[in-house]
Amino acid sequence: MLKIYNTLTRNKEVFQPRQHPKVGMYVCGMTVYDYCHIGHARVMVVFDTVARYLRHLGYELTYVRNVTDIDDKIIQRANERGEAFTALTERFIEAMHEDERALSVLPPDIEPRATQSIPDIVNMIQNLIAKGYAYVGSNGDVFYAVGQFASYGQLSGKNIEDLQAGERVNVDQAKRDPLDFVLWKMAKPGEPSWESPWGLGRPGWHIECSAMSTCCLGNHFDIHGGGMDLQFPHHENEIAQSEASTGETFVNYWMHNGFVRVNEEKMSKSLGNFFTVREVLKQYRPEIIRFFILSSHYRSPLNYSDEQLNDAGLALTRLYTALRGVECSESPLLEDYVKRFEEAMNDDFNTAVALAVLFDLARELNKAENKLPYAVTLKTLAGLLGLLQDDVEKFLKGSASQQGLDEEAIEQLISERAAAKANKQWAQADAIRDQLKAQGIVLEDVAGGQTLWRREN
RNA sequence: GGCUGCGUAGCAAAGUGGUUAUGCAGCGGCCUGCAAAGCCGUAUACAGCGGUUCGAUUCCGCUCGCAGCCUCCA
Repeated sequence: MLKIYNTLTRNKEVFQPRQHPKVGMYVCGMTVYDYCHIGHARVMVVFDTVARYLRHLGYELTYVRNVTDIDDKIIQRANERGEAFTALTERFIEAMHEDERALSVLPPDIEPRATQSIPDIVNMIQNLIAKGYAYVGSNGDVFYAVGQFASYGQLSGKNIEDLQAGERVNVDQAKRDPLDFVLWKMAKPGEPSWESPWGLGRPGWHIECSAMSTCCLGNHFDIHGGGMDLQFPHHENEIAQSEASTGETFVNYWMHNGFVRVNEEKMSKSLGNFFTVREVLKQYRPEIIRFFILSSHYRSPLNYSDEQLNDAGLALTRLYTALRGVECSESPLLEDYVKRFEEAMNDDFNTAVALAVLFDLARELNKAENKLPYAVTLKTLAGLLGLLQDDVEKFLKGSASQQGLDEEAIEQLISERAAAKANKQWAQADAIRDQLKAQGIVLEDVAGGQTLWRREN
């Protein structure tokens, strides 16, 4: 029985889809004006894992993850570079898809873009104005009247009085209330714009997600996810917009993943302390990054450091090593392990415990006479996490840099060593082994006189 | 200031009102020409102070420390 921690109630709740077995899940995706960093990778990997597991449980999932391809920062960045904003966003959407594929993140079923959803956005704003939840401000922008929405603040646990007391943003004079937020922003000369009943302009950030999610999944759907920082105000505003517009409950389960940190500080674009996925991929293989992300619970903070990535690489190597030399043909799964794995995942997607089950399985596999059922179970369960699907030899012999000795040279040295060993010239054999070791190649003499090799990460 | 959440062994990370998490590193052993890998054994914990309890790392309170949101951010 799957339980999900629901930010709305601050409790783990038994997951019950609205229309079993169908499940709708919407995740707030990227604003595409730069490369994805490891924080973005965490969102992609976490919700990819959620999606995989929901499907494993037999749910018919529709997974929607949007792309924000118009906003102030995109316009600014495109201007700085003297290019059309669409050229900028196309480039970074492609880069995002590359990163996604590298991390074994399966694409969402629908990937709507804000700029392709303008009619839906305009409709929703019109609806909100008609119902008295929105108004045109003195500068022509359209605003949402937060005071009209009675349960505002429920998701983030805030109340309007506290928010006003803590107000420290420059108050936009065009608003009736400082908490009101923009739904439609009038274009300045030269800015990208779309037709609307209020004139040429562009959508505010929050409204696009309300429009795209309800269009793709219906007014009321099951799961909405995103990073912790979106809880307020973004998701709070989404609820206010959607529920005011449709008159229905918006979302049943809200999921928020924790941050990636660097030196105990949130990794973010504004702090500038981020590592992009493609930078990190120069040093670590993609599966190691995925393992690193899944090694802690999705709601916990995740500290980024070389030491942690190195550990992840060693741990993953242990799992691949266990599978080495086992032909994975058909075999029934070992139910005990499947059960333990599912219990872990059913507990709010506890991937850390699920991985511990894989290590227990690996130990038994290493001991077992008949390795097949263990190997098949290990590979199958790991597959639900998007792990251990690479060819074993390819993983063990590969590296991030693809530099160093080529395989032919390594094999050559191994045969020279074998000859030395055959003549009991141990010093010479060991010298060759040390030479390879110095270049990151580890040898393993196995039963039967064969020598296997692998690259250290 | 308001609101969240966290503080577990050398490092990382789960979890639990009484019994082995797990990975890496350490120590002892087995295996090996020696290694590597693997296996077996083993040490090091639950921020501090009170309270509830037969018993608390686990529940409650306080203190200290850290992070996040309250502003664009995954």
